[in-house]
Amino acid sequence: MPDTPDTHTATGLYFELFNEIGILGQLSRALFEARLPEGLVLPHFTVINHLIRVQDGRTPLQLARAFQVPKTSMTHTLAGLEKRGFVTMRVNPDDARSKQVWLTDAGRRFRDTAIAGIAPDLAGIADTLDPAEVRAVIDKLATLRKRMDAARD
Amino acid sequence: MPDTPDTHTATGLYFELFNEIGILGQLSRALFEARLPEGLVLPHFTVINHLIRVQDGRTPLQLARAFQVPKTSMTHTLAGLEKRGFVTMRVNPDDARSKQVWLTDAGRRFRDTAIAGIAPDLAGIADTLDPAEVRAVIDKLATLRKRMDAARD
DNA sequence: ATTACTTAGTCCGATATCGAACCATAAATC
DNA sequence: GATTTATGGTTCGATATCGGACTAAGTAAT
Repeated sequence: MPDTPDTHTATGLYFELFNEIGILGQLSRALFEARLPEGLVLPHFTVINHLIRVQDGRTPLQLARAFQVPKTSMTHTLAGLEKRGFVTMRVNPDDARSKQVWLTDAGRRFRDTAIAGIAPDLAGIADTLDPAEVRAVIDKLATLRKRMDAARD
Repeated sequence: MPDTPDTHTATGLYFELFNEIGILGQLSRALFEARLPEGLVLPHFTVINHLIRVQDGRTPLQLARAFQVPKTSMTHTLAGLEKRGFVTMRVNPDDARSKQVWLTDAGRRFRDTAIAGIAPDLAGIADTLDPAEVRAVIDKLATLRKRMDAARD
């Protein structure tokens, strides 16, 4: 039995996959945060970016689910964004328990400059895999993500 | 311009990839931590697991690099493991600045029971992608990881 | 309409995470 | 071999993260 672990069993494979995912998550986090202004952290950017991709006006809970973080964490992240004037929160007219998160102009500008700052780094590694491969990996990961999401009950 | 973002540019693809990785990292973290004993968190398990896969006796810095976390974070994680008696740390005989991390029997038992506890969850999703696909994804991610690791100077 | 029950969000206390500064030892330069 | 310079780890202070308990508002059941 060599130093290779149980990479032959199905679960062993997933262990390895999640390990790789964890390390890459760590690397990308460091990469992004190095370019973000002092005091801002990856989730801040990610949330803003999401609000642009998918319309803003999302509720905090929707955002928490989108990123699979506890809602308390999202409260905290949104508080940081609001303090910096990147988003404003208004009560949801359809449901008084709920709120809606709206981007401000400053928030949009922040996103643009952040992307401009990070793009060069990404460009530097963008030739590692060819686009079709990246596309394929994304799709497979998305399939797995949806499955796990559903299995979470 | 539909709701699709710049998924056509190379950097846009990587944005999407890292986003997917972040969410999956979050999901797997939650999955694992739900099965770990109170007070233990994913990095605790991951470090122990790593020490088994690759021999123990690693130095804290080697571990920090393996997972791409700051060394201060690793200090903290190792302190937690030591407090629980899962590892012991001795000075590196070859370099007095350095230490070596050794697994205890309790540490090995912890790993075994943790794996036993988590395996069923993994088994439940292990049919999402067929093993060959998982293998391929791991390899592509590993390629990217190595590249980013190297680019980190 | 009153009484469960559920859902959205926050507050709180306990870690976890991380950058900056620091100490000790090692390696490199002169 | 004394003086830089680099390396391995810890300490410290500031946030981030998260589970548990709570409040307020909606929904369902009667």
